[in-house]
Amino acid sequence: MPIAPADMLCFSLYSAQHAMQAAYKPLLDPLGLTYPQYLVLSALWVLDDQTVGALGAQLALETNTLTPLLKRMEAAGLVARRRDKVDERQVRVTLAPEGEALRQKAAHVPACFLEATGMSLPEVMALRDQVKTLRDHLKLKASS
Amino acid sequence: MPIAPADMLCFSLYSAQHAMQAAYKPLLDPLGLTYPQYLVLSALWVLDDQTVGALGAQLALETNTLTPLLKRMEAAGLVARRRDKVDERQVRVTLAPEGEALRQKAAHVPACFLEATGMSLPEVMALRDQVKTLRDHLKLKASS
DNA sequence: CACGATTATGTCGTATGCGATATAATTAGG
DNA sequence: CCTAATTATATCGCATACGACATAATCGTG
Repeated sequence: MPIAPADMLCFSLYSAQHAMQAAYKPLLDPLGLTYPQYLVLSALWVLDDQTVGALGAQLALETNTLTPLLKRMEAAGLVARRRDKVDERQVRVTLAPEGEALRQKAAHVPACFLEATGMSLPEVMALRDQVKTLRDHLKLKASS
Repeated sequence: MPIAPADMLCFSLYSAQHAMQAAYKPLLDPLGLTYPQYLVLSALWVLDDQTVGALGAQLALETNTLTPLLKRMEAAGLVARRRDKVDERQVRVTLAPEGEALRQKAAHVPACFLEATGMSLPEVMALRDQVKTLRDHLKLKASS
């Protein structure tokens, strides 16, 4: 007997992720950002001047996704990309003025998203950790 | 102080969904299916002969996503698409022989995915319901 | 130091997703 | 019954994602 999508854990993740991006849209559209672009900036706001590979490791994205993404962000004046002087293979990504300015303009986003979840902060953190545990299990299986 | 992606609930969802699709890949590749195609077939295995709109409601996808998806599935011999005789606006989607045959060939997929989660069935169901609750909260905010 | 292996990024093709818009069929109101 | 509004799909453009492959720089070893 087949299982309906609505009853699957995978589909709850799939649809919740879509709903999450939809919830971010009214917050990010005024800033001219997409959700993945917001993630890249969030990573750079914590630690500026990272290589493409380091960003990919944090965001679990391959360079074939990141390179075009970063090029669009560079064209929008959000970040700068330049080759590392010491190791010319690496490309270092830094915040451009516009990306730096958005740090303030986006300061309200986390609280607004928390509000949209309809959950308390402890509940959100607990669910986050459960989902992270699931993710890490799934990744382990993929590598084995 | 900015929040790192790794600490965000949204990023745990985002990355867990990617990990989930990666975990499905070795299960679905041999069947020649993508994950969204598997969802469509799962819906049809429960109830055959549904309209594009009904599938979209179940899977939370717009017709601008579903129409090309269903056309690819039709080209692959998985489903058939025909206009409803009574209401010519609607397109009814039914299982084609190949899509019907995959019902058996994909019978092992749910158990294999459950195994990949590293969680027990009750744990999976509990997490599914928590994620569904979050999704429904986020959707409510979007519509209000 | 030469040279094959490794590493870091980039390109190309394909499949989603979605906003905005188009089109055809049905319904509703006067 | 006739036309405006609504409904159901479809098309177009753009931004992810990722597998497969390409390229350039660095490293390791004899």
